[in-house]
Amino acid sequence: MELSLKIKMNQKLFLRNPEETELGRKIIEHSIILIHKIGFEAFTFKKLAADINTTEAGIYRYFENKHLLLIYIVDWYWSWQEYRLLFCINNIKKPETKLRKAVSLLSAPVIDDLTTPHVNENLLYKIVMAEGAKSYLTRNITEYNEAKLFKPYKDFCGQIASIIKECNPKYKFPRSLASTIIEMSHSLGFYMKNLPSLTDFGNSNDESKIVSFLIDMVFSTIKND
Amino acid sequence: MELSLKIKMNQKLFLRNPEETELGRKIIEHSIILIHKIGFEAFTFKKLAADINTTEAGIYRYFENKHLLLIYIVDWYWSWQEYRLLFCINNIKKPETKLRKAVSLLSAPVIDDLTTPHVNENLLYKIVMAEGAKSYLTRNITEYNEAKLFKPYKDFCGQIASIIKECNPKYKFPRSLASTIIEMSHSLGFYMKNLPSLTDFGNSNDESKIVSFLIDMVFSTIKND
DNA sequence: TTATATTTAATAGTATTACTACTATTTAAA
DNA sequence: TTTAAATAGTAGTAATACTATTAAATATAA
Repeated sequence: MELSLKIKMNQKLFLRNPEETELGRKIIEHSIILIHKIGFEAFTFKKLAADINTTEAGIYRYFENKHLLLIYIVDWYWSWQEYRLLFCINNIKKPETKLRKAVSLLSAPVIDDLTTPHVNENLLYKIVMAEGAKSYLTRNITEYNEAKLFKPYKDFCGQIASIIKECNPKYKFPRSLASTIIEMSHSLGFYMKNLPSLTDFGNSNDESKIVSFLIDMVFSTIKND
Repeated sequence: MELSLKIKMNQKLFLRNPEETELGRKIIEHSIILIHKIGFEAFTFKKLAADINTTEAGIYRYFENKHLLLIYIVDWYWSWQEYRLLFCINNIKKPETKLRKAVSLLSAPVIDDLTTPHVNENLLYKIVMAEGAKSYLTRNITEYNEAKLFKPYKDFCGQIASIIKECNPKYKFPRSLASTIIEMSHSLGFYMKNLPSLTDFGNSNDESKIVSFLIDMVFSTIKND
């Protein structure tokens, strides 16, 4: 069986849909590789153009600027994670089991999903960890939010929140707790590698410890009523 | 009684100590005002120079680049918060009370501290909320970390962690829980204003709800053993 | 088929940014 | 008073983030 997964993206992210042309798909593929390699600050359309044998102006025909390209790939990531989440908790009855799986999914390093040929999810996961916050830490947040550019992240958060509610319908802060889990699963992964004294894990690179911490915190919090 | 508070900053943050000259203090004062006004991306030394009637090169004599200036003011903020924390929990015996006070201190919007004439803490608090993560989300993180540029944040985290340990010496993840409190007190404040559906507070601008959420989470977590 | 739109892409710009090197001036010491 | 040290200002440069213009390719209509 050969599958190919396609995620429908918000039209306002791009000028021309990158999924629809060979050049567009190359832009996505190589922007992930290049941002991972040199970081978002040093990343320019000129360097990307050189990598894929086109011109700077060629890329500007697809994306208005590099920040919107970042939001595009981060949005793609959260949409993909939501799909993964729904897939992996399907048919599971116990909400506690669902929540456990969700936390593991978020904290474990991701391996490349072969049903998406031009997206390397492993690199994308690292980009979201190291640069993801920059997608919403911008002066344009209100405008972008009104254009629904952060919907994939919010939807993912909503999924986790609804599982929390299933576990304990009386718990008062399901959305805040959901954002906490999502945010910290990535932040603690980043800290563990770069600022280990902000965690209790050394630089062990052992993500299962993040899972233990978060699971313990979440279940203590929602049980305590 | 007239006090003046002075925080000793890491020498590696600057080329010339901005605390020591009138121009230096103006750079700090107006960079806070300008970053708050136009955001860190649009902020340039040229614009800052125009605001304080000096030249671009004049500012480059104090700071190597704008990113190090951001780290400077963010470091200053965390040092100041640690001082505030120690001041406000002094003479308190019960670790639970200390922890409660710490969470409130972090989540409540800050008012200008008059013992620091050239720093507007209210604006600085908003900058740290909206741009703070950019100080460590950089390719230079390893180099900067080795130069101890993130020490104030780590120290603050260490203080919270030690209070958590006082509350429950057996709790396994005091540092991770401390970073979670610090990170989320700021993130949830930012979300509440800009992406309210990631919280349970609407855009009520009522920080006491963040305190309720965090206090409940923290005490559930450390009690549950 | 030919003429004419229309789309697509490459070239060559510009304003701004992020610096740096050099020159001039002031201040302090010998 | 001369000289050196510190400080500040001027004028650059390379790179960035775009944009406007022109050229080529393709599709459509007469």
